[in-house]
Amino acid sequence: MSKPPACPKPSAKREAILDAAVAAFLEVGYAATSMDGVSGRAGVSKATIYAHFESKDQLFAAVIRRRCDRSAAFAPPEDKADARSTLRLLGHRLLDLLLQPDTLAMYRVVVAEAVRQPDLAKAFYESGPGAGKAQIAEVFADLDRRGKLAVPDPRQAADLFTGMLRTDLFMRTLLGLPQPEGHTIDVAVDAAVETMVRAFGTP
Amino acid sequence: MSKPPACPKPSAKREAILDAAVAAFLEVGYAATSMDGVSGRAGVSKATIYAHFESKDQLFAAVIRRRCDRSAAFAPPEDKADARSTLRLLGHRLLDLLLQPDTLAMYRVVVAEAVRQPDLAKAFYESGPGAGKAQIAEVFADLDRRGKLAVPDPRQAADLFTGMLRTDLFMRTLLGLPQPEGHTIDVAVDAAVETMVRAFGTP
DNA sequence: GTCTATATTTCGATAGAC
DNA sequence: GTCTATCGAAATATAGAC
Repeated sequence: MSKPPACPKPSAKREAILDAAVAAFLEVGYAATSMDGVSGRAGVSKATIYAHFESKDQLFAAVIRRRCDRSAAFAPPEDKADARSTLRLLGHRLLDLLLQPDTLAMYRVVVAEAVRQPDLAKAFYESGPGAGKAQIAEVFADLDRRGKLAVPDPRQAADLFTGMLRTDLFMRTLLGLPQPEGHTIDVAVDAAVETMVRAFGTP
Repeated sequence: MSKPPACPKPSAKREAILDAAVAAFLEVGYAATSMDGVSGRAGVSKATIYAHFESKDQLFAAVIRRRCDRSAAFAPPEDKADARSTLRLLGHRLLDLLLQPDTLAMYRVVVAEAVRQPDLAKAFYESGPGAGKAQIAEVFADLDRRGKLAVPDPRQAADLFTGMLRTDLFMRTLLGLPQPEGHTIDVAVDAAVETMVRAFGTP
């Protein structure tokens, strides 16, 4: 006879609560989200929430962790093309992901609560930026092995490439500001790719 | 009908309130800061705060704007050295500034409230990242004029350079995570500088 | 302008019936 | 497990004396 699972018991109401909570937290942040609001959105009484989650903090933690677990490992390019096109595809996928409303909302709320809940900050980093960095580093390592680039430190290259993608465009979108004319995703990706190719290219 | 002054009138109590408020907001964020807490830190009654500021929102706005106005335009390098040492000095100053606790706290709180208060987000961007970008672009333009680098688009170069500085080290510090061994400011600056020099250097 | 004291609301969490 | 109803704390904002 197996022991009941310690953490996630599947339940219709429980799922409804989590769905409502993730929407609320990502939309208005931790503090501005009320348990009454969540109960309303979930079509459940507030007492039911407390039957499933110890406190607002614990509900928030469950929400963040669930999204961390599901954080889509964005597929790295598989095709064996040259450095320029490989990086272009990779950069496009990454920047598209970074600029998605849900990604930005997650980033905002985790950054805001990072000081108060260090465990969540760690979980977020490892499942998001950390995991992404490892995947990107693997792409650079592969380009190096195939002689398309000369990359002595793939993890550092991943850092540099990611940084060049997350620039003004990301900052402005994060802050909800209008985008300046011509500052598109394609332009940002091309600039980062060209810089990497020029700096690490094999002649 | 005397409304609280829109323009900042110098006053001892007013300054004390603003000092206490900036400390509280940057320390625990907007929502977790109470007017009681601010009044206590400022050594002032809560009613006095409301004599100077319409609401908590307005107090927050005054705090953010004051810090934006004072946002130190970090001095760009003046010496007419070669590209490598110029960028190293510039990068070091910028990354030092970005990693300061106050800078990170400001970033956290503005990002968290950006959706709710777009005006503040705009003011923050223009006085912080926006102003910095302009200064850095000017350094690249100067290096281009002097033939030390070949930079057709100085503002884009500023974006790329800044992005490469604000990488994993920044993210981990922002989230309050421990720094991995050997991932120091010097290493990050050197990597960014070398990449820029290789990509934009004149042979 | 500044204080003490208070009004009013909102929110997290719980009691008790079913 | 789920609900209705409510408690108690804490927060924003204000009234009125000085």
